[in-house]
Amino acid sequence: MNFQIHLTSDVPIYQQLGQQIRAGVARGRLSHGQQLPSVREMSRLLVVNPNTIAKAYTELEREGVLHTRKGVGVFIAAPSTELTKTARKKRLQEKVDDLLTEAVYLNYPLGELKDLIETRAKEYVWNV
Amino acid sequence: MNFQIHLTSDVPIYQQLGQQIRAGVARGRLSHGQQLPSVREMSRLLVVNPNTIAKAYTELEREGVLHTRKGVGVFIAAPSTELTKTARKKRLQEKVDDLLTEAVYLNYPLGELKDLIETRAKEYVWNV
Amino acid sequence: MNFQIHLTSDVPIYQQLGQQIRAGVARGRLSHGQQLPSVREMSRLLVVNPNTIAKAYTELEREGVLHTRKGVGVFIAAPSTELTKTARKKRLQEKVDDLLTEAVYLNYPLGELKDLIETRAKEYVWNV
Amino acid sequence: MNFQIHLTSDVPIYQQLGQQIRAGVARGRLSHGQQLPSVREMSRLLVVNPNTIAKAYTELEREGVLHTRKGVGVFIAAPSTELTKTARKKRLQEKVDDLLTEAVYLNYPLGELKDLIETRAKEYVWNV
DNA sequence: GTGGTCTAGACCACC
DNA sequence: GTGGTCTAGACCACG
Repeated sequence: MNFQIHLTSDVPIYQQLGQQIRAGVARGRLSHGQQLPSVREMSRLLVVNPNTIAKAYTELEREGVLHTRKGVGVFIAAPSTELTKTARKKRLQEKVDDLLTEAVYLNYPLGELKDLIETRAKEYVWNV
Repeated sequence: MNFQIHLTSDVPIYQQLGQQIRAGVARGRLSHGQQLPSVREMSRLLVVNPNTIAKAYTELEREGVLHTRKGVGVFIAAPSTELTKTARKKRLQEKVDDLLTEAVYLNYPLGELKDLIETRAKEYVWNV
Repeated sequence: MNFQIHLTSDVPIYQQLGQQIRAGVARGRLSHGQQLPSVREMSRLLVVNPNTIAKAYTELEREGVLHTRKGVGVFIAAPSTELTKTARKKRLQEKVDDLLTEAVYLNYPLGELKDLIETRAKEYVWNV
Repeated sequence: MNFQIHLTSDVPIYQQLGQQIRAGVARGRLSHGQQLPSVREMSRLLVVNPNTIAKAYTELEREGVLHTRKGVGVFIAAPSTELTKTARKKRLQEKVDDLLTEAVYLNYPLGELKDLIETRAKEYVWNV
């Protein structure tokens, strides 16, 4: 799997990497037991400070997405118990509200917003 | 209208307030010409330093959401959209992608996401 | 490029700095990708509180003139115009009226004013 | 002569009035010896706090544009010695540079800027 | 009373 | 090292 970092983005590098690994797991491109590049290796691949890679890995390990075996390497962890439907809905609703606020503020018609979502959704892999 | 600040959140206070005011306008709870609590009053209400309130107000003023009159107070500005269609679409697409990534990660079906958007959209005031 | 602050001026320090950076970009003395002195360094150079420098930088960042990368520094952003033609014309017309009022008040002939504009315009980099 | 105050403008009221009186003098609509409405009268006409009117008058008196005769009223003063050509040019150049910076930044063609100036200039009365 | 500017200094996030 | 956030408190401009 390929990872891409945008240095100009205002999203911190370690979060970009974390998000891409999470997305990879969610889309089935990274699966349980698969090994990730080591901190140093990933650092060379992305041309990013090793500390930054380590920070991303640490965060993902804390979340239960990754599992580090000392002296061996970094691996994708077993899928954890999922959030309840209600919890997931609540988390999404915040982002939905944020999107709608921006759309109204920009005077962007709801119909066109739906079209935009429809179009972009094709870029994603929906398992459900 | 009520405002609420979560001091534990990692979203800066001034952005929390800004987002709540923007959302209030988008939902029609705050409308053109209406006066907001003064910097000092809002500072007392939220138990936050006046400078922090001023920072939120200044940002919204630059965005065209608010209008301040020195020595008088702060008011909701008349709506206006000076951005080109392309710029507005670009700005929304970022938020759409953000939303879709989260939905995929949470294994939330696209159909249900659309329903959620449909439902929430009724809370907002669409001029177009 | 040199920056100079007049403490006696009634124009706020952060606006003086902002205007000088904008002018530097418009005249091609500062160009895309170039790094500016850090907040602390500029603070030492101009003998001004770091917060005041940060305020200038933040404003320019929101305008799209600068781009800041946390932990790295502040850079001149890629040029972009997201405003509609109408909005841009409106913004310029205000400044034109301001100029004409002053010229009339000073009894400065329109012909000579045009000459002055013509001459000064050569200092700027026109992409269109 | 009529005076008009825009309460929504970000230019202070006392400056708006001052500017209009100066412009009136520059355009010959107000001339030496002519009486202006008293502070109280002007306050009623413009629906503005008397202190604000007084502040405008005081500033104009300091500049030598007005002359107050206690218990009698406020009058347009005799035309003062004018600034030298060089001084006037220097003052205008600042505004010209400001305008050009904004035009370049907005990617507004020089030709169209000149057209805009030409068009707006017709609204003004040039004595020279 | 209102908002705006500036300073001083603390603490955090990022690389 | 970099920039970002927040507080505290002073002083000014405006009506």
